Amino acid sequence: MNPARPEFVPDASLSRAEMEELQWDVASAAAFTDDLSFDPANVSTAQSSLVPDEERPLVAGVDQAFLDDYAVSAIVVLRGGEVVERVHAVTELSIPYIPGLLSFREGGPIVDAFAELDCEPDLVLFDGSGRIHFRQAGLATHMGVVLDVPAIGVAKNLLCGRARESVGQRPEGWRTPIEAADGVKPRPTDDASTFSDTVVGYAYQSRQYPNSKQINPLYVSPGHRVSAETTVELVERLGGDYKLPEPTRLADAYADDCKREY
DNA sequence: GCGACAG
DNA sequence: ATCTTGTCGC
Repeated sequence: MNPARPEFVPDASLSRAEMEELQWDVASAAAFTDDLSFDPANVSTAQSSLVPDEERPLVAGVDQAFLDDYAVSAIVVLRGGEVVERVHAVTELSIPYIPGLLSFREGGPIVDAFAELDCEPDLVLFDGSGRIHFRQAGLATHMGVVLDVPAIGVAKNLLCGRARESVGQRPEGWRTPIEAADGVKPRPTDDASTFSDTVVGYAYQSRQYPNSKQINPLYVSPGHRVSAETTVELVERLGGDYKLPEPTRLADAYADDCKREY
């Protein structure tokens, strides 16, 4: 699978100001409304289903592991609970991690991995933010727009924005909206006067153990071609026995495996 | 100027 | 993200 929008492929040689400028263009090209090829109700990680295969979407999880100046980017594609394709790429890194510019560090390597992928996923989960980003152009948004594929951002920490309710001691399945507040800036096309109330994602308590240490929620947000509400629904449906959704967890494990083998 | 900040 | 054993709890 190759970029549908080559002009937006993250270029690590740009200046910081140019990177931020490109992010505004990416954000303007992004759609934070549902434009999916499948019915979210047909999504699950169950091995068997009454739903015919043609109606069960291919869902990809993307994650990376690092070794010195190299990134190992892994992609695992699932149909229900079955792995249908798995690829990885090793790429030399060129820029350090800078909050807000993560996609310029990790985006190139991720595009390299997608070039190895034969199938075309109907949905891709990325490890990081989507619309929950200063310029509404987090990793999931940037990659979603570049590949023009429905994309979701799954982060373990909140980059910016504000949870409507406090996020401690919550039961499994609980969620609360993340509002733009004063951290997520409006695009030129957004209504600046009401934008701070915009729901740019959700905090979602995917797991909780009764008598054990408190588990932090996930922070999920639309990357491209999916709404905030559908984003949480999909992450919920893709959940398994662990904190991270299955596609992401499997990509995480696969990236680690590839790293050990160099 | 100060604080905050995905992976 | 990464460096890393044992250990507390179900």
